[in-house]
Amino acid sequence: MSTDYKTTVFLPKTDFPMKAGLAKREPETLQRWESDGLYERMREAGRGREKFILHDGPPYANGHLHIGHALNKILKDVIVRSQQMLGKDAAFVPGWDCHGLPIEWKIEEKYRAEGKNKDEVPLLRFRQECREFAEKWIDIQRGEFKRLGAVGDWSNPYTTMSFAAEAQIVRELGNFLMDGSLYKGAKPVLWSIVEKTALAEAEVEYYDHTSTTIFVRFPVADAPEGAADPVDGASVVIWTTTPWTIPGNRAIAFGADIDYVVFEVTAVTEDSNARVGEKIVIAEALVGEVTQATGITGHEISARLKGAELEGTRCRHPFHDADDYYGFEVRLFPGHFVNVETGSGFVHIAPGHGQDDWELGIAHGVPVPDTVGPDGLFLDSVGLFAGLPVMALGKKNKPYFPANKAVVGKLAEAGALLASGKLVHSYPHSWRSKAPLIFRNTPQWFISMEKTDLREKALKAVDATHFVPAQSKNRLRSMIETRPDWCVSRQRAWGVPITVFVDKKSGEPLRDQAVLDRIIEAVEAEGADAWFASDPARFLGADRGSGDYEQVMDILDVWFDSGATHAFVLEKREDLAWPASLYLEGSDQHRGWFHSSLLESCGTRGRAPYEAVLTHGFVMGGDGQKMSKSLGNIVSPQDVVGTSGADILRLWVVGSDYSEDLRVGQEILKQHADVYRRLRNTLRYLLGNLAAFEGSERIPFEEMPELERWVLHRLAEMDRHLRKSCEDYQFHALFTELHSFCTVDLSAFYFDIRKDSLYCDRKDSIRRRAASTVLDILFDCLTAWLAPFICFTAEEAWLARFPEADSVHLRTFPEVPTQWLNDTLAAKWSVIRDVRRVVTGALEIERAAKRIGSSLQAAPVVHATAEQGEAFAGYAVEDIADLFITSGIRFSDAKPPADAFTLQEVAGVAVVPVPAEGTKCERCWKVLNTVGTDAEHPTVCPRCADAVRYGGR
RNA sequence: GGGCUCGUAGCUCAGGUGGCUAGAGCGUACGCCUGAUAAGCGUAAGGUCGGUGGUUCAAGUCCACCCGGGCCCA
Repeated sequence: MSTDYKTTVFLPKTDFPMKAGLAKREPETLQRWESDGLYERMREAGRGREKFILHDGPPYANGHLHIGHALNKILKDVIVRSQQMLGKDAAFVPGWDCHGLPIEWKIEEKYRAEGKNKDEVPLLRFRQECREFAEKWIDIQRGEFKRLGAVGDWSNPYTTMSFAAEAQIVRELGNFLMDGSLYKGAKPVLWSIVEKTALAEAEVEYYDHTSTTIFVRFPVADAPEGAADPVDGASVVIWTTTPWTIPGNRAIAFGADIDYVVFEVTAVTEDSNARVGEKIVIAEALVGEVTQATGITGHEISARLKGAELEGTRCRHPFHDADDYYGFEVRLFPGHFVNVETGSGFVHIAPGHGQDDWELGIAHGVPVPDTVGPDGLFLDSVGLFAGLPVMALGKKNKPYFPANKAVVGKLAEAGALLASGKLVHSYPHSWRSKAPLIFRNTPQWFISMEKTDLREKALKAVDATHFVPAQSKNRLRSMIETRPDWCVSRQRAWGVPITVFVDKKSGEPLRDQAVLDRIIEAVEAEGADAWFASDPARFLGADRGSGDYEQVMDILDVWFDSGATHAFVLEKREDLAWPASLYLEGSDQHRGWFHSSLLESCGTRGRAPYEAVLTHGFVMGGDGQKMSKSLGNIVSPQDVVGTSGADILRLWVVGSDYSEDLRVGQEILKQHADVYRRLRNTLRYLLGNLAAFEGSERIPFEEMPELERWVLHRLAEMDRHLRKSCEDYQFHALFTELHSFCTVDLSAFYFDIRKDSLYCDRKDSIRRRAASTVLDILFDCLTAWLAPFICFTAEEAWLARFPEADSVHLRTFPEVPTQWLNDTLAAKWSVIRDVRRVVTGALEIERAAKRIGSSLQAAPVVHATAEQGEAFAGYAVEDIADLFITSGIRFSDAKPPADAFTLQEVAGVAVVPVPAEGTKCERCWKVLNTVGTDAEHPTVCPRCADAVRYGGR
């Protein structure tokens, strides 16, 4: 008649399933949060607390989210949630970037598919379609973002295309207009002669093209002062693939570190343009190439010099003597883009015909000449070539460059041509007409970096900003230091217009606040369309004649839009504040949003719109390569969420080091799913053991065994680390520690040891009640600590225990008594765990030899030093055996036998495994001599007999 | 080509100012338990610290160059 003691054991009991089923469960949780108004309730909970404002950088409303979006928004969400739980009021207002080329492009594409040209569509209708396109994608992306678990005011997001935003953008630009930093200038852009329009880089296709190459002499007019100069009387030789740009030449670039030579020509081939006796300057590395191309068969090097020594040299334009137009001097400047791969080691600089050229020219005060009109003809002012087409369409519409032939001819005439040839290379073409493009100087609007000391203000603002990680400060700083004036105009349709009138007589922009105010008022009411739809008189007012002004039809660089979000979001919304506590984006935004927001805000408000900037790296495939279809390493957030769940993706985010590029792939996701299971099971175990726990069973700290106090000590350490990590936005180390706390400290140590007590002790025993109390505290802490990370699972666990309670996300991190922190205790328990490790090791040998299975079959003898023994002083033998999960334990002062088990890492401890004597208790499975001493329950130990009699279910 | 940046076990990460046989967790293999069970416990194997050269008594840690990634420019 054996009793089934299993029914008397307090086994864990819970409905919280081991298998999460997140893909199905998460959407249900989201629905409940939404219907309960969780975000609004979080705002109520935070009312009056210190504000923490993470200002959302707007994603572009175009296409489904990719994994980079997911990383960004999850990271933001983790920060927002953790700040809220740290006791702040962390509102989050998501936003979208709506204007700009990619959307415009999509709409254009649609028209092209219908066989229509964009220009045939009325502007306002075209803009309306762009707006609707953006709206559609905002809705789709909103759903995808919400699915990741991101909390925020999703019903009232901001967009850059709302009328209020457009009006504020106009107002902001107005500030730059009024203070004089907005000016009309010029800059080379890629230009299609066929379509008579500027093209954006995205509209350019590169094909092979055969160019005419030329080597041209630029005679040195004036060598730098000082020693008898080696370049005196020589010619600097340039090489170019665009002869037609020679009339636009205004300077020459050299490489400061490149080695150059001056040589005298001593022999030439019959058909060579080179002359015996002339002196030539080129890069030493290219002597072979140049002499071959120019037919120079003999030369004598007369000097060698570094590029830097050429600084200050002045040349004459090859057409200097042919036409007065070319009377200017051509100076030499260092250019970082010069190389010795091909050519002569000198690059001819035509500031109106190239980006590098323009920047170098601007940097050295070289004027940027207008040489070619919109129709591709040389302007009348250009000497020798006035009216000549740069490019034209020949037979069968085949494009060719008449100007090249003309220029080469004139160069030969002027005696400046050293050689010419052909080169097939990749060259930009229009995506539409497929015709080759040229760089052409065009009028553009700029915001000056200097007129109102914008550069200096921005640099100061960078210094005053906290950067995470710290290195990113340098990156932004050096960009601001070297950037040219901000070109804010685009010859486009979908955006906020540059709401400026230009005085036809003076060419100056009209600076009149009253006019501006009328424009702003109209945009506020009707959107930016008002600028295009209205008669200019509406804005100019009665006292100005519309005939005297030209209305600018360019639109604003979209970076100006998003750079102004701080003005129309942070400043305008009650729930937010200016400046933001934090901007958080990928590292590409040093050039983008961080940059434009800084300039916009410094220009209008004199400081950065943020206190701190956090940058994260880019997401790579599992192989560390950029994700691409051809590599087959793309991971989409929709797939991960749909199969594994958002919490897995969130765990990946906090488990990765965002300060560098991060990787994601199937193996990595599987690893995080494993981590997730461990965390989930920890919560499940707590729930199971707390199912019958009542508050009245709780016992005070002072009455707890040291093991419990040690757990609380660890908890206090974790709490300290958690708060610090959240304040510093450093999650991945915290994540590692949380995980190893659950694994190493709880599951493998504390839970394993206390299983016996929780399952078998009398319900009212101090030891069991203390353990339950600690489990209760652990549950309280872990659900809160994990809530910012795995927001769905934390909620599920929390509500599994307290179905009537408020959401876990309305809590703050629990206060942890400093009393729990006890380093002396921790040191002592470190010794105990060391000894335990040796015992465990000794038992493993026994297990391998099949002498034991369960550790409860052993009662080892431990030989330890006096110091180590000290750690166990004051403990009952049974309690120590509990720590080792053995049925007995004996400490011995005797010298350990030679074959005792030892571990190298734990000096002084030797363990002799001894089988436990006695009978296995049918209830607690310990092997004890005392089993059988209780007449009523002869197959169990006295502790169990007592527990069974007491009952307590 | 230029600026910034990264490269430690299969994976995610630790390794202040150079100093013992380079650590952790996960995964893997093997074993145990069968009262957390598609769970729990334990043990073990796994690293030319991207490569080469240099500085030094001593380098994953400092320097140079190279290779391979990444972001931004050109």
